[in-house]
Amino acid sequence: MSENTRKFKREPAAQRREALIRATLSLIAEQGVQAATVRAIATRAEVTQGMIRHYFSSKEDLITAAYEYHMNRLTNLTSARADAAQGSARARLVAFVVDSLTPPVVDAGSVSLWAGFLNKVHDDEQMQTIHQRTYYEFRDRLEALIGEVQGEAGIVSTAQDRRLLAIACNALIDGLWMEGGVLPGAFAPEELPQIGIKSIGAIIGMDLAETGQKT
Amino acid sequence: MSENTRKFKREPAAQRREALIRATLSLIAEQGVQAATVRAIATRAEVTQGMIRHYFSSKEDLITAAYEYHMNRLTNLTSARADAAQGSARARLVAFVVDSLTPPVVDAGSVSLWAGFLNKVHDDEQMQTIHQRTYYEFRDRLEALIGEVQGEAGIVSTAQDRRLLAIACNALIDGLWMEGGVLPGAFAPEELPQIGIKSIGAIIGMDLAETGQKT
DNA sequence: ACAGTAATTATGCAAGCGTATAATTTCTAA
DNA sequence: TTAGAAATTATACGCTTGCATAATTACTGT
Repeated sequence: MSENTRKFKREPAAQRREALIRATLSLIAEQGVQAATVRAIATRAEVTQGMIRHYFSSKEDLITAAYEYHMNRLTNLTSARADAAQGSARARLVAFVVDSLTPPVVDAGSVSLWAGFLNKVHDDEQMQTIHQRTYYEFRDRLEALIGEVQGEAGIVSTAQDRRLLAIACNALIDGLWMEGGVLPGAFAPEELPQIGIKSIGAIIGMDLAETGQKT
Repeated sequence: MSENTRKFKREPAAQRREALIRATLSLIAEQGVQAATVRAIATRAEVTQGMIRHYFSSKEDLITAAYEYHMNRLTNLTSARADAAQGSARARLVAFVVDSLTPPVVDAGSVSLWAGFLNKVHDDEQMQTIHQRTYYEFRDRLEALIGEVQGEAGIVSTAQDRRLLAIACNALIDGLWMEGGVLPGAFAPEELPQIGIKSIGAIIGMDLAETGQKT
């Protein structure tokens, strides 16, 4: 009963950092960057505002860390099943596309985050680096998968061909992802992945929709 | 010489409103939403800050007006040539796509603006309306063009078919537009429209690239 | 058991924010 | 020519912001 009056608890540094990052992300996702004030973040993380300066050198530093955290999460969500890699290249490509166009990747908060950060990417060099890295990681993954699928089907293509196909497929996925997040009511649940699979098949000249899954 | 000491000049209301809107847009495009403060906007428009409240009921009202102004400009830029409508439906579709994927539509500031506004769209009902209207205008225009091109080629399709094709083509254009704006150095000048034309041709099952223009 | 150290809270500050209102200046109609 | 109305500037107020610093609290090694 003597512990009843304890005023706070010491948490591991990594845990506190993550709590602050998650609070930041949820605030930006729900109400935009301007709502992510030092005080609002601290309140949501259930600490006082001094903690932000204690674990991050500035608010901007926290924002950058949150951006990286978010982008890494997106990367993991989209490539986890494709990396598992038990089936054919085609099945892996389909999994990659479907995961990119299904919740939780397709999500209003996720798009909101992306847009909110984009402004800061313009100025901040560190965030620009993160942005480019994430973009190329995604596109290169896509390019590799396309190459494997083509190889599997006996199609020969040049590196330049595959680069252009990857740019197009990447754009298509990004566009569908964005629109699904911004206008959630505008699409039926399975519509986005279906459109994605069909269109990417058309772009790379193969039918990806035929047997892959039972939808 | 007596006029040398004149301290300000009265301008037509419409002109002042536009000057304030343009100042707002350039600030958001260059430095993000948070840089668009009342004082910064007034300074850039070369007036004092009181003018904002004089011509708009609040800063938020100005922001909304600026958003509408920007979106209308984008709509005009993308559909002006396609509306001129002198050639075949195919030529008009190609013009529509090319204009959407070429400066000044493809532009870092333009994407920055779009992203900056997206956060406010979430809360503000009025901005949500503008956003939806712009999106559907663009997609419906695309859907109509696709229908005409198909008709021209003797292809029959259902309304549902055309809707799905329009969603896919819209996403592709949006994605390429976004990436071209955010990573200007990542693409050669003519690359984006070329990829767009080729991919949209693949999606709707026609070769759009053959004779249209001499690129 | 307890002293030292690091984590956490508490408090304060200067700057910038949006907005309201008062004081000027310009233009126009008679 | 001049009075009045509208446009524009000038000033000020209350609030929030990010950050710094001081005051507490909790944990750890010995």
